[in-house]
Amino acid sequence: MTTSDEASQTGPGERITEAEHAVMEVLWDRPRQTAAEVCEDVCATRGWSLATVKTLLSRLVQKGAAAAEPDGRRFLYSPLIAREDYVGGESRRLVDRLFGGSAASLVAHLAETEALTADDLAEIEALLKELKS
Amino acid sequence: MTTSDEASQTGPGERITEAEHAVMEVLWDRPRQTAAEVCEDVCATRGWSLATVKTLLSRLVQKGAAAAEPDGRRFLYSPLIAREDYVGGESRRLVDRLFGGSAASLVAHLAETEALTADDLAEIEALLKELKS
DNA sequence: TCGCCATGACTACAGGTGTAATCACAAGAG
DNA sequence: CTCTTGTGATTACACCTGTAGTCATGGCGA
Repeated sequence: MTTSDEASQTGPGERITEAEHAVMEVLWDRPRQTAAEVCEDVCATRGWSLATVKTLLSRLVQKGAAAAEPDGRRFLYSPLIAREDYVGGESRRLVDRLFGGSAASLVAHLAETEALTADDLAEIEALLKELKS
Repeated sequence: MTTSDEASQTGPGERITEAEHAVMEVLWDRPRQTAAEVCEDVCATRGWSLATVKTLLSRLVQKGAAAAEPDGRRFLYSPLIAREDYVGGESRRLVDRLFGGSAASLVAHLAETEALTADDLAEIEALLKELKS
């Protein structure tokens, strides 16, 4: 179940784009927010208008990645797919595409290009110890 | 120089798309190929026509990711950016976007979601030993 | 009651991407 | 010398993405 299973991401296969992902992060951070609230979180940093956020939220709902729960006049938006699933899917895609599916190769690459600090290495080492127990 | 430096990818900042990447892989595998040769490698697997490959090659040249060396009537295409640079850039993007720039977090995630096989773990362990020496 | 405002739905639109057909043209076959 | 054929250049076009404006409508303050 490594390179195969495409539509595994909990929601329907629909891919989430980068802009949409930014919105998802806000929803993951705190579910049940209105469009305006989400905007407060991202509009500043990304230079977006409220309209943009609304569009992205709609698209996320369409894609089955977020839920819109009616609350009087407006909607409260919540994530429908778990962050872990998304992150896992994206990671796997990268590993499959660039490292022939070998996660170890990715780690090796990060290490070789010095993308890993000494702290990183220590952390990973600790992690490995834990995993082996 | 971790989260900052955008246009680091050797070639100009122009992003390489997934379809283009498939072509780059062929060029990395063996430089100085004609469009037809590249097609032989990818057209079957991706279900592309020669025309598609030509378009992608042109775009890669435009983006400064590949070079077209005239050879009589045709061109021999070669990669201009190193695979390592590309892979590194993509990996970094992922780590920055999904793991707050912490490569260790990525490894942790892979481990937790069991994306790492026992072999992977052993390999990584060996790697770490080597790095510490 | 009446108009304003917040809000989602719908529409817009430029630029990127995937995929390809068509055009022009030069080298080689006959 | 002419016709075919391989080749890059040009053009095409639908769909996706980022970004946003407009519209209709219902609730709320005056």
